[in-house]
Amino acid sequence: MRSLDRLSGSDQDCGDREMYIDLDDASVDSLTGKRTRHHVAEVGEESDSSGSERSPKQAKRKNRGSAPTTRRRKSGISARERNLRRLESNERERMRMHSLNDAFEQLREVIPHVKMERKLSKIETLTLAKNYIIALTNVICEMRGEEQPYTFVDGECGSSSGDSTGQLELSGGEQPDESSPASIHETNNNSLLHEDLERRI
DNA sequence: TAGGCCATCTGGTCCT
DNA sequence: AGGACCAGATGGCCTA
Repeated sequence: MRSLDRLSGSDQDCGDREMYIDLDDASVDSLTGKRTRHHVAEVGEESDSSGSERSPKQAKRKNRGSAPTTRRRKSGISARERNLRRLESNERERMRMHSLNDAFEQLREVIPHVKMERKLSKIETLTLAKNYIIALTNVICEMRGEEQPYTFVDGECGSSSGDSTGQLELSGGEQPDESSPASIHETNNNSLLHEDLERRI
């Protein structure tokens, strides 16, 4: 595994301020088929991974709680040890994101949607899943002879990111702030969703 | 070429 | 203390 290759890297760090050059990131990722980027990270005292000024939100996060504004330094840990732990954290984070993506993939498989040449994006997947759940809820309520708690809003679909997968409106007036135009795919997805429900009833 | 989407790195914070 | 979680930053790929 490439992560192991990286974790067992050479003794090239020098003193307090180390630098690692992730050559592996220049190659294609074996899992995703992507990644062509060269990454050069400096993990030193003055280094800033962002390479630019922090946003207000990030600054706020950074000052949250009791953490001091200056970067904390773990005592008694060598630069090499810090570097190693960072690489291990990176690997865990990568694994975590992969499992998250697996969950997205499983979600895509169970949501009825129009087959597209490209796969559903994450935001589309989540929005469709939400709509599906709401539609199912409506069906259940209908079968029970209860009032449907949600109503569809025709021609008013979207998400904050620009793509849209249709939206529903709570009867009680609760309404997310989404205003992007609907695409044909998303309209089709919503009707497909209803067709799927009717088939199952 | 701009914008959307994504993977990855990173450091701060939370949780066990 | 260490791992999980989170969000910002960055850069690559793809499409309109």
